[in-house]
Amino acid sequence: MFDLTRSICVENGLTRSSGIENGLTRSSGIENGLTRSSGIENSLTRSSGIENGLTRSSGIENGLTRSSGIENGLTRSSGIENGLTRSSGIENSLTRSSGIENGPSQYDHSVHSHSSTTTTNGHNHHGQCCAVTMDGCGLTPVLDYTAEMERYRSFANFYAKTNVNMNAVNSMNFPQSAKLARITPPMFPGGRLGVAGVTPWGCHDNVNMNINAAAMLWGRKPPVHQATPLAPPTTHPPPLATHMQPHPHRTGGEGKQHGGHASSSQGQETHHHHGNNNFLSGYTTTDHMTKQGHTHQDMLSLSDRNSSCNGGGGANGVNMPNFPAGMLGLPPGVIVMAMGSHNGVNIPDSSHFQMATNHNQMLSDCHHANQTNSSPCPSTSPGMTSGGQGSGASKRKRKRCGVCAPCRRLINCGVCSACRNRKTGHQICKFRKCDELKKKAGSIQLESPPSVPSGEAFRWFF
DNA sequence: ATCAACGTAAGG
DNA sequence: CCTTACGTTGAT
Ligand SMILES: [Zn+2]
Ligand SMILES: [Zn+2]
Repeated sequence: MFDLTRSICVENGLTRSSGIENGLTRSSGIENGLTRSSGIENSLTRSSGIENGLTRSSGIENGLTRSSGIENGLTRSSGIENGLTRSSGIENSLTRSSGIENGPSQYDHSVHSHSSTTTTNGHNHHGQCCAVTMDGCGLTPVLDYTAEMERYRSFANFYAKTNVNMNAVNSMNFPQSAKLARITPPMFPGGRLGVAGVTPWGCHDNVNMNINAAAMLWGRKPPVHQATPLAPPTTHPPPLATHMQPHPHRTGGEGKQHGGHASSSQGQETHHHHGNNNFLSGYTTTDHMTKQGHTHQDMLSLSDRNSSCNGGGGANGVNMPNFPAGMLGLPPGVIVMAMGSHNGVNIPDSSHFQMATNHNQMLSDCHHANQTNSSPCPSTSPGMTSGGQGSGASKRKRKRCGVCAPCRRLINCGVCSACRNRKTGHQICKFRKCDELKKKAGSIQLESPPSVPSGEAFRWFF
């Protein structure tokens, strides 16, 4: 197992060895990012903005300008962030749509669609901590999260180091093609780099892959089941689905459930709080930090304090042994891999590249997130008040929908402005910023159809 | 348009 | 209390 993973890493190469830090560090803000969305809209002025996208092109340059090369590299070129970003309409479109595709979600978001407020929440937790491989997709790609991470990291390093002409690269390689390709932004380098369009996982097309994969890997349940018939029950329950269920508990109630107890259900629970989930963090053994911005090392929870997650086995790569799948809620076939630590990479701040784990609120965010339908939670809300959001309520809720692509994304890119600035910015990774929330802020926007899975959505499963 | 930072919801 | 992250503001 390791080998594979590793090897990959290696290939990517460059990477590891050195220093990372270069680049990534904070320097300036690069990315376009979703971030502020709201702010923008606010300002009436801006409103039109539209083309900005175009306009912004300059933005790109900015990128360069700004900081050091590295970022440039990552940022723009990589497109990673860009991808998501709202700024340009286009991308959004793509993005969105794709998000949707995630498909797996069968749930209808439609439902809550914009009800931003309400939305569902729930926790999702479930397996997370480790990299898992599974053959889902039917493609049987091995989803090795670890590998992914490695790649990602490598990628980052790559850019970081190469100050060089990213330009060339940028223009040449990934540009939008990636987007077009439907690759979701933070894609992992693979796409860009050599492998066109292939996700780390090996699946090609779907953006979903990213998300889903991630989701699956980490246990966020891909939305499934439930109401919507879409998902053919018969078939395959989405791989993970099994365990992952909706746990009523969380959702159920609504707001708080204090579910702690409930937890038992899945097993996983545990909560340690691990603060960040970054890719890197894992590796960097050293620094962990605790609060916003800082990381814990254990993102995988392998180490696990209390043990909840796994017994603590040290061994990484394997399936169950150390990791009781059950605990994680992993489906039988899944192979869990631990991430190797060490490796060298360090990123300055570990906060980058976090992965959302349950433990932390991070992704879990349980509260709001996920669950989709299953639970009732959705709307919930305390406040609700009249109409939820739209109308009167000036206050819309702050919850994220949990079903959109960004919401389903479990990993923090580690390079976007939000990630880099987590301590003070207190913002979620741009790539993970809920579309719904963005909309609100912005208000308008097209609204893609929230998500309903088109056929593609399911592709992943088959 | 974006970034960065702050204050503060919100879940635990 | 802690953590995560939303919404806002001000600067660029
Ligand atoms: Zn990020
Ligand atoms: Zn969302």
